[in-house]
Amino acid sequence: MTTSGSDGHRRAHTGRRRNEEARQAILDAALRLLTTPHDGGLTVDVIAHEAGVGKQTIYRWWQSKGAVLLEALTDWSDSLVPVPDTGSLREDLCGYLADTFRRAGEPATAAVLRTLAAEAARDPGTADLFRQFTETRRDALHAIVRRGRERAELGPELDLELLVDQAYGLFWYRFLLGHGPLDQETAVRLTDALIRT
Amino acid sequence: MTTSGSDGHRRAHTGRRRNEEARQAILDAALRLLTTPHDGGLTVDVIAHEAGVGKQTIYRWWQSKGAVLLEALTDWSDSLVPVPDTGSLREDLCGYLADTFRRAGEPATAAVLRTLAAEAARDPGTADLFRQFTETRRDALHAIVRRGRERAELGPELDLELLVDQAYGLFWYRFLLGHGPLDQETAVRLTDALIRT
Amino acid sequence: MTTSGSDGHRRAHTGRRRNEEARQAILDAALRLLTTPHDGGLTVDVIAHEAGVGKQTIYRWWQSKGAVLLEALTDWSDSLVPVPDTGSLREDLCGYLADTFRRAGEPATAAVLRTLAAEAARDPGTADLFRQFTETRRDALHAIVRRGRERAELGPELDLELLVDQAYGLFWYRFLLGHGPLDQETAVRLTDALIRT
Amino acid sequence: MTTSGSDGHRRAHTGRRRNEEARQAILDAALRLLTTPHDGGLTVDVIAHEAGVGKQTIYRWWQSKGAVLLEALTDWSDSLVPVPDTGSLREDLCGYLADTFRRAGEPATAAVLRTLAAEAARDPGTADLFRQFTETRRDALHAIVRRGRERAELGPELDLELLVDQAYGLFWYRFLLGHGPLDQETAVRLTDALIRT
DNA sequence: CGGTAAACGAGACGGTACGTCCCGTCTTCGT
DNA sequence: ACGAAGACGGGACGTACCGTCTCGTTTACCG
Repeated sequence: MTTSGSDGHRRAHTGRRRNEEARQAILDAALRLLTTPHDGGLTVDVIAHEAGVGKQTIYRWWQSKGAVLLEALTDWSDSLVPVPDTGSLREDLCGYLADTFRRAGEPATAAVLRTLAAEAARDPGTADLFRQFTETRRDALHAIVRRGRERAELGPELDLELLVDQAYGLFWYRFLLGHGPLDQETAVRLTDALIRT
Repeated sequence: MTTSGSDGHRRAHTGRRRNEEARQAILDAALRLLTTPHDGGLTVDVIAHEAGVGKQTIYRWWQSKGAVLLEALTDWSDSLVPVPDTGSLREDLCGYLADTFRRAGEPATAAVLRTLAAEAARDPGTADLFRQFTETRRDALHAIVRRGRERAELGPELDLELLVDQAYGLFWYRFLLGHGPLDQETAVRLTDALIRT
Repeated sequence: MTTSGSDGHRRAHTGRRRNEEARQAILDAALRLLTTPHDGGLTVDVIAHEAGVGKQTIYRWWQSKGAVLLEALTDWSDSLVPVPDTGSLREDLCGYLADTFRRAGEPATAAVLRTLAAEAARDPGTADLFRQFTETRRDALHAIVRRGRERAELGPELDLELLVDQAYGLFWYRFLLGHGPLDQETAVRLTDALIRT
Repeated sequence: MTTSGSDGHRRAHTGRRRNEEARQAILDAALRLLTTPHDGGLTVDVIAHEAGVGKQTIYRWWQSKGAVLLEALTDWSDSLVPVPDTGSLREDLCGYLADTFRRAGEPATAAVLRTLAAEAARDPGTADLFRQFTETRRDALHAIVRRGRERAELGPELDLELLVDQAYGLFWYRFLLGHGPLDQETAVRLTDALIRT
């Protein structure tokens, strides 16, 4: 069996140094398995096999299955939702939220996020890594509102952390439970509710 | 071995109808094991044994371990955070949130909620039950703000669902990730942010 | 659900006296399940269901599953191989053996005997009942050779029990292991070997 | 917990190849449990634990519990009853039978054989293995009588297979049913009956 | 003739063992 | 030395039957 990834060529060993190709193959396989609605469980054996890699090669470099998944996801998310800077807080905020909601609506992305949350909730040692993942996103949002306040579009009395968490909290809450919409109109209304003065 | 629960009396069969005592014993055992910082894993065998019940009796009525835990928790949560009615929206809302935050800060409750989320995230068939659980809580909060609007303490243009989700979203978001406080001051600030006019 | 046997009519209760129809339905079902190459295991639930009977009705009258099977089989075997009496030992013996072998060659009968042996070997409490079953057969054969000796066709020094067990031992041994034939010629040769003088 | 066998040293892994030590530990444990009058049932968990082995390691190499037991027994039986060669058919035959009967009379051996027969009768896929087991024994007996015929101690008209099956058939028949003796005198009488001319 | 006792169909129950699944570790062998 | 491969110890899972128990119903027997 080969990598079963895109090309299928046999990876060469690289002697005693870490094989970067193997690392990448593992992360790719993990992401691929997160994305596709795989039938069976997302097991380590499956990741290893899909990556054309021995299980030990995974455990040599990551502490647990969750760690692999999260590294795969963090890499991936960085190229996802860019931080806008239009000069208007309302526009930046609304754009960012709308963008986030839209991405989460795409089936592939949704599957990834959902699996991510599931694995993080289960594995206690993975919680930290999940925290890191969400933190990068929160930071992005935080940058937007901070910029807005610097332009005096927000009163100084506002708790920005609270505001950010209201936004991201609502996002995850609705995303995971699915009881309410996450559409463009919601982005607008949420923006209004957050920066209403 | 008997029920190992409080009394230890032998449960009588109830013939061909479901044995309500057994059902209750299972849910009690599940909750007891969730609450107490048990040493080993929270396995089905342990639940069955703790309840003085055959494993099949669990699987006869619930689809999976998670389903049992969730039913146990749903029952339990209903008697947890009462819905206040002081006549003032701000007071009701702030009180409810403060109460919720405080309960979630207690180690026993925290453990329960965390396990709940983990099991729900994993088991696909359990998502519904988790939804029901959160819905009951959301309904409670919704009743509070709806009452407030009826008293004209909130403008009619406000999206109450959005407001509720901002609150509960922030709660779960911070609760699960633990990156921000869920103390009494947060309850106050959140109340302000939500009903600021 | 009805008896799922031949007719499918609903059996009427007979009040406080034993319901002979139920008894017969159970034995019939047991024999039917022994005979047909049933897919799943031959469980008590299946017998009860096939007989259109509650499980308790089985356990009320029989000690175990094996007991039911054996009673079914004993009833059935009595009408199987008659004991011949031609006046000639050789003819009686050879005829009886040939008959026995022939019946055991029929698929339906073979299935029954094989299942019987399997159940008896497993269930320790059933061993006695299996012994009874074989004893009735052994008695029949014993009667034949005893009659022969009374006619002085066998020397008085012969151990008749040993002789009978050589015959039935060979039968079961070959029947269960299937390594040697149990045909008519074998019946002849065995007869010769047993009463050779 | 370690092997709980004789020494108790920790077995080393053997990498990707089958671990012969583990195989042997399993067979040893199985035989030990068959031999000793163990209290509880002879379960797979107990075998695994006694062998210091994961259950999956058993199921990786054997199809069922019965298969393990039978392999254990086949290995063991080969070193059991030696084939005598005194130059006299009567003496060889009688000696071999007496030996066989005596061994079967020992409680440990009896337990093993009985369990063997029971498991073989139940598990259909195990029948073959049981056949092999009995065949090795039958071959031994067959060699004895063949040698006797070569020395003209038996007439050429005799069906040796039949003769062997009369002997082993009687043995198993009496052994399993227990209705007749399997003592030294029986060995003598059976010998007489088989090679009487 | 009405009350009681027993047998019935049904099926839930406590319990034991099964065979499967997956984790994370360990060791070999090829490169 | 590193990587592919996969066997290993361990432990939880969900299933299959066993034999027991109780229900509510139906019928025969007895007062």
